Amino acid sequence: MKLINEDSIIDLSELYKMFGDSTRVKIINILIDDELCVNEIAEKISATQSAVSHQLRILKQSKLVKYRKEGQTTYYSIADDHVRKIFELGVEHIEEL
Amino acid sequence: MKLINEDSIIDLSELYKMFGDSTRVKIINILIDDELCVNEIAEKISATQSAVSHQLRILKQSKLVKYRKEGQTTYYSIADDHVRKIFELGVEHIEEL
DNA sequence: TTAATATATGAACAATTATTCATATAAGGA
DNA sequence: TCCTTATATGAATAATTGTTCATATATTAA
Repeated sequence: MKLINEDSIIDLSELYKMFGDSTRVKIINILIDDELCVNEIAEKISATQSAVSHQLRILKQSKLVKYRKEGQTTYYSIADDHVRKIFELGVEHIEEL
Repeated sequence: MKLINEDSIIDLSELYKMFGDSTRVKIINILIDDELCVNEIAEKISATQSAVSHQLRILKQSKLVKYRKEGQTTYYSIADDHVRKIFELGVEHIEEL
């Protein structure tokens, strides 16, 4: 394993920071194999629409989720399998502690 | 992929929170295949002894690093391969963005 | 025992980040 | 057009977290 450079360190910590908040993890968790709209997400994780929308914006900026607009509704889903892998590896780790 | 429960969500976000700070990522990065003492770590990542010690305590509590005392010196190293895997998977992800 | 070295830690402060509240925007239906 | 529904967003606040500074603890050497 070779060491990584300073910029990559920042990028890496920014990436993991996305998974480091329980609201975002809840969102990622229910999006793992579903495409849901904002209100559905808010309802399922018992958070306000506003809080969810703010966090989705952050997840979107970090390219962990993608979205699709259909009329008034915005559907969000996991951006790619890398996100699923990182999530699942974390789940495995905590199960072994 | 099955959904995980509330407690695991908290554990998972706590785990990833550990990787969500650049000082901690720097520490993990240089410990990936080395065992180093506190002062060496501080010097290599250009941080104060105190800041490093505080972060090592947090990493230790989360079981991401382990340590070994030898006289006045405390040597820290990565706790297990899970930590390396999570780190490396993150590196792969950012390289593909 | 005194000094030096290595590490740990408590408290204060600084910085960052998440949530709430109010409101804006935008689309669809009456 | 007016009302409703869905989402987004700015500003303020609340909460969390990282660093610094001073100092404590512990080990070794003189």
